[in-house]
Amino acid sequence: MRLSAKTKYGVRAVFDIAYHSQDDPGIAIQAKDIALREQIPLRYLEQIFQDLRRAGIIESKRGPRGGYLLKRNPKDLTLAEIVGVLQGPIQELFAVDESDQEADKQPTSHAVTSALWEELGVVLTNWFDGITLADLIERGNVLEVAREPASTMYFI
Amino acid sequence: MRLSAKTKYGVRAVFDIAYHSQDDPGIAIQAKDIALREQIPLRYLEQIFQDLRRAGIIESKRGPRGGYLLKRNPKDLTLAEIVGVLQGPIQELFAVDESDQEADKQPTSHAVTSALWEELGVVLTNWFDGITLADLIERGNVLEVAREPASTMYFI
DNA sequence: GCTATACTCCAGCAAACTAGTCAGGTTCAG
DNA sequence: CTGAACCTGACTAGTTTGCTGGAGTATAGC
Repeated sequence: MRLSAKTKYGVRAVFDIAYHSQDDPGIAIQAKDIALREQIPLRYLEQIFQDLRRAGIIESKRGPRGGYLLKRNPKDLTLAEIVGVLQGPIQELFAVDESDQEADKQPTSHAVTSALWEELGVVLTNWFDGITLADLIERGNVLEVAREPASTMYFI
Repeated sequence: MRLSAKTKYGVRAVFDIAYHSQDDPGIAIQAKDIALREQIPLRYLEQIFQDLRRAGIIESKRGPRGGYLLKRNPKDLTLAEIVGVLQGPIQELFAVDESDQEADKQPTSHAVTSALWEELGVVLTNWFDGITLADLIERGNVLEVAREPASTMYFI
């Protein structure tokens, strides 16, 4: 029961995209810049982005000036989704295997503990569901997290 | 972020001790019986009990008629402690490595996300702290979980 | 005391998972 | 058409997990 580096990276990376595109949601943020700002190994980050893209959380643009964009409004994107993609649905993390379950009619101690883990799953899911990317952006704004410029800028 | 088999085993095992000694807290419950009832590999269970014993959660009696006993009143024993012993303190599971932290004066995205994980740690810790063994025993009683006899009985 | 019983300590190990790395390919702006 | 940037899949070193086994120690009951 610990957050993997992958998940932490993923959340920070998505936050980074959202935070740096808050003025212009149409702009693509490049993996290279994110990797640099967030201290994430580039090649690993690309993998993470593939997972997130396939899950429909972000989209990508190829070629020069390409990069990644949020596919949805930050208000409608919850932590639960991001975490769910990166380490599997939260509920399942605590679920008891069916094989563990006894198909017994008699209640056993399994009945007590698996109810417990299920409740825990609900608590966690609710917590993760309750936090949107928009919330994180606001936290960033309140803390005045620096919005660093892209490494390659082409202002004309 | 998933519960290990060790933790699930451990919680069930401690519940088993508590549940089967609820009438007579002085009676020692044997690992063999617990392993049988709870479907836990005996040798693995013994290891788990060593961890719990060293942490002061249970105590052991050697020799014939030996076994394990709760060291404290079920009312004063929380899930947080058991889980804490078996997979490390709950807070730490989500904590961000110091090495990850930038000793920067400038707030970065790290500031946003590590605050987040810390809050999650608090939520979880509170949840686990709020459930005592006594609660579980009562759940067992309500569900009428069978209290199976020990494999070796010496009633005279 | 003796003996069987049950816990205790330590060691090893296969499978799964984690956190990457790498090579080569595809798309696209200019 | 060139190079920037994403895409795909395989590979791998290191760690963790979930056990299993052997040898030892304490103790209840005879």
